[in-house]
Amino acid sequence: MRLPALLADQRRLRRVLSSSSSPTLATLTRLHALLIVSSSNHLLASLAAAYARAGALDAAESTLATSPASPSSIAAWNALLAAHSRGGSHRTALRVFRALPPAARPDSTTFTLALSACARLGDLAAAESIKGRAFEAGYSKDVFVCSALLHLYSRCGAMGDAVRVFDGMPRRDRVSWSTMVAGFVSAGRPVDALGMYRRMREDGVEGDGVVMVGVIQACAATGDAQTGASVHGYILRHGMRMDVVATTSLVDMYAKNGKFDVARRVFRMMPYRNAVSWSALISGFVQNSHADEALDLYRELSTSGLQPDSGAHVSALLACADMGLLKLGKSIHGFILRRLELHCILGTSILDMYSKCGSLESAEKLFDRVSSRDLVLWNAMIACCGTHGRGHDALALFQELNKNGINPDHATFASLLSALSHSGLVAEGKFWFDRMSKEFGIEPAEKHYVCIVDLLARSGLVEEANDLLASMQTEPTIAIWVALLSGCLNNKKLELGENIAEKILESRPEDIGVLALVSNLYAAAKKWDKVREARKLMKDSGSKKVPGYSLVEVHGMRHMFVMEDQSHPQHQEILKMVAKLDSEMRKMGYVLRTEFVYHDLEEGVKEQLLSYHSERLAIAFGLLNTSPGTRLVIIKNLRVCGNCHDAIKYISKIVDREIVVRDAKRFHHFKDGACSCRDYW
DNA sequence: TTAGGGTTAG
Repeated sequence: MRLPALLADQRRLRRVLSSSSSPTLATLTRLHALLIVSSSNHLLASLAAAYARAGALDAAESTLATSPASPSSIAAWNALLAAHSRGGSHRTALRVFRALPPAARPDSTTFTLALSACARLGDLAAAESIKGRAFEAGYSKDVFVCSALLHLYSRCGAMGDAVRVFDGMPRRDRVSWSTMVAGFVSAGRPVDALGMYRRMREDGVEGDGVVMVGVIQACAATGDAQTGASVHGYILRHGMRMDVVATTSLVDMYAKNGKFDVARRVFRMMPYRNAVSWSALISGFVQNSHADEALDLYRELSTSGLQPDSGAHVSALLACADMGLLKLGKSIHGFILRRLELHCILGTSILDMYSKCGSLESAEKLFDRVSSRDLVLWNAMIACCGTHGRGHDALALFQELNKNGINPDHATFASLLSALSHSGLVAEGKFWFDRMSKEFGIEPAEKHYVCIVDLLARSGLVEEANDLLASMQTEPTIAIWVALLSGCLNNKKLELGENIAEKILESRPEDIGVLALVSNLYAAAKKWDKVREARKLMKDSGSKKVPGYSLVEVHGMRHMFVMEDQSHPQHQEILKMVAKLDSEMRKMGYVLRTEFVYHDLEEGVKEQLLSYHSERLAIAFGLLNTSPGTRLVIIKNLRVCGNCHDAIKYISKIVDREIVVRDAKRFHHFKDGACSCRDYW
């Protein structure tokens, strides 16, 4: 295109700027020079809009700022705002909005874009004044402005305000409805989300892929697989277009609801998958205790040519943590360091993996390396200290957190109280339990009461714990009574224990673990008829007692042991090792504690039952297959019994090894005939 | 010519 010709023909110039084809940046720059000469405001505004669409935002802004504003220039300002929001520069968009010259009167589009920027930033305060201006300008019923407000309020957790705006809208379209559906989902109100969807259909509005994402997420959250499947059926019958995002939400819903076959099928049939689709499927497996399958999928993803994203790594790390796969967890950590930036979610997952795999040192090292720590990361480190029996360290971290000006939350106090409890720091525990509401405004919830009851009971203060529960505003929940009951059992406060057991039985619990505890209490009190009653309830509840198992990682491979399982190729050697250790322990003064068998059995049988618990088999196997001095890490799905706890102390001395046992609640570090925890329970 | 959507940490 020859420039003199353009200058000569203003109409042609206008045509270039308004055509749907996008002129190149070089063309725009040349036009700019010519327009300054011809000084047409209208054309300058069009040029600025074209700059914005071409991504030259600075040029767009300076063009607008240097030419006189007019009502017609607002379209160009809108183009600039839209370009900033497309690029995720919401702060800049707001700055531009605030700097609008008075002559350029904002319209519906301007307000919509500005409010949308506030929504993305979660900035309610900034939004309020924009909303005021929009309403003054007569846009209070505008469907776009209102939808932007709906989005704003639901992102800021103000669903009440969203509902008010929604109810006042004279006209709603699919976007307004879907914003409400998604809003209720993220507010943790999936039932309301499904109700919204129903109302939308009654209103005669057809859903699309985006609406269905909200509906599907709601089904995932309620755990209602049937509704989920019927929604899926509806989508198929209506031939609804489902892109990769919508289909991923289906995969996620089926996986979360434990419908693995369907999840896999939907996933395999996707014409196009991305890293998020993979992550959704993998996390579904992990969350349903299928760590093995999750890791298989993670390996498949790693060799598929797609780069695993942080979501996939996080799920894989969780799987490693579940099964105590330290070697694999470490290699994932290495992979992440080489390729990704270590943000807080990843950092927390890695820290948690090290903690749960028994490697307290690596967890600490990681915590020190993360420069910008968020509250979740702090909480994870405090929890890590707590489960590893480092109550003083947990308390020091908590105080450091306060010094850093970060506000602790309910999870911080749960971890702190639990840490103090396991380390026998009673005075500190009582102090912080008291301060959490008075100083930090956090009302103790069920988990905090469980911790404080446990803390008191561990120090023998069962009556004080009982008094505390009596002073509660609301009736203690079963979980809280259970904490007190186990305190009674461990302190041999059988009379009080029987009262509490009675209370628990009245509420007819179906939890097999709770019933087992009740039954054990009655057994300790030698109330055999009551034992029978509790056992009958256990049988009636239909749930099977979870069999105890122990895992040990040897040379990067995981081995599983179950009591009385004879299938292991080294079974005979393992039995010999257990017996050999047993006789050496006895020489050193170890006495079998048959009180941990809550069955009415002969002593000889009780001894047999106690000596071959799965953790003892796993330790024997570990000793046989690793070189002297190697640390052993055992993972047990249930609690370690008091007898094994005693025995492992002796074993650590006899074989001169550090033995780390992770049970259902915490870690035990055995070394030189002692354990890191004060008492086993 | 503007408003809505997927996974993941304590």
